[in-house]
Amino acid sequence: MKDTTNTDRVFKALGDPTRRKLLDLLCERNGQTLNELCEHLAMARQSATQHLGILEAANLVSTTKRGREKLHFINPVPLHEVYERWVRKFEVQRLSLLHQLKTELEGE
Amino acid sequence: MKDTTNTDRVFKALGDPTRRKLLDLLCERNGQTLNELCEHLAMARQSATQHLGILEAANLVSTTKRGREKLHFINPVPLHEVYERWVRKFEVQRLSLLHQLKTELEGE
DNA sequence: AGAATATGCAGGTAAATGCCTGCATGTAAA
DNA sequence: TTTACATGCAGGCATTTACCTGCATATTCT
Repeated sequence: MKDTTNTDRVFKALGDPTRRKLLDLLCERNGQTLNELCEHLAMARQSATQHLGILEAANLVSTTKRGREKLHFINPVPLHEVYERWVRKFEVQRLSLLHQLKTELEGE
Repeated sequence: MKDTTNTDRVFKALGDPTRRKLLDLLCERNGQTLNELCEHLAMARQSATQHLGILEAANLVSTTKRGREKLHFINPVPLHEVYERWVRKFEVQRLSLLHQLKTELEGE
């Protein structure tokens, strides 16, 4: 395995629709068990486990055991960091484009 | 090929570090040619072309031809949409966590 | 026109990815 | 304690991915 940065892991994790769905499910109700999450996915439990493992490696999900069950909790911090450190700077471009468009429209 | 949504394509495109670097490069200076972009990557020109194709398919980059050159421009709109429609809702979680932490600290 | 430059297009390949099945383990309920 | 349930672990397999090389095309410069 290559040495991957945190940012790398987060973006990689978000690159899969199943994993985004898992985050969506946890956003609706936090602390769900593996089985509960599986009910909403069209795949084997073991596959879901792998996806959750990737989310956990990216620090987007953390877990605890309660008896024989495993509870999953969402961690929004890495998402926020990625936004702050990476996505935000493209906002500058976007706003300048909007400004440009606006002044062009006014010139007509 | 499967039917992929726009959101899908954007996240998939962002999942690769080379493609994020390309966006970074275009953010620094918009409208660069293929060759200019290649100079900053450690791979064959043809590989970079493929990455740019994926960014274009995700509508994150648009291009024009100027003579024999191809100019690449960044399009920040899809990034903003993804943020608004997807990332933002996790902010609610994050802020509530912060609030929770704050009140717990105050209780000590 | 001929040479140099910028890019396009088409396979080919090793590794990563996403999914599966089968079986093992640990915990709770009867 | 036996049985059912929730999850863990390992290996296999088809597809996708990210890279490559080789050659074709189009534009500019001499």
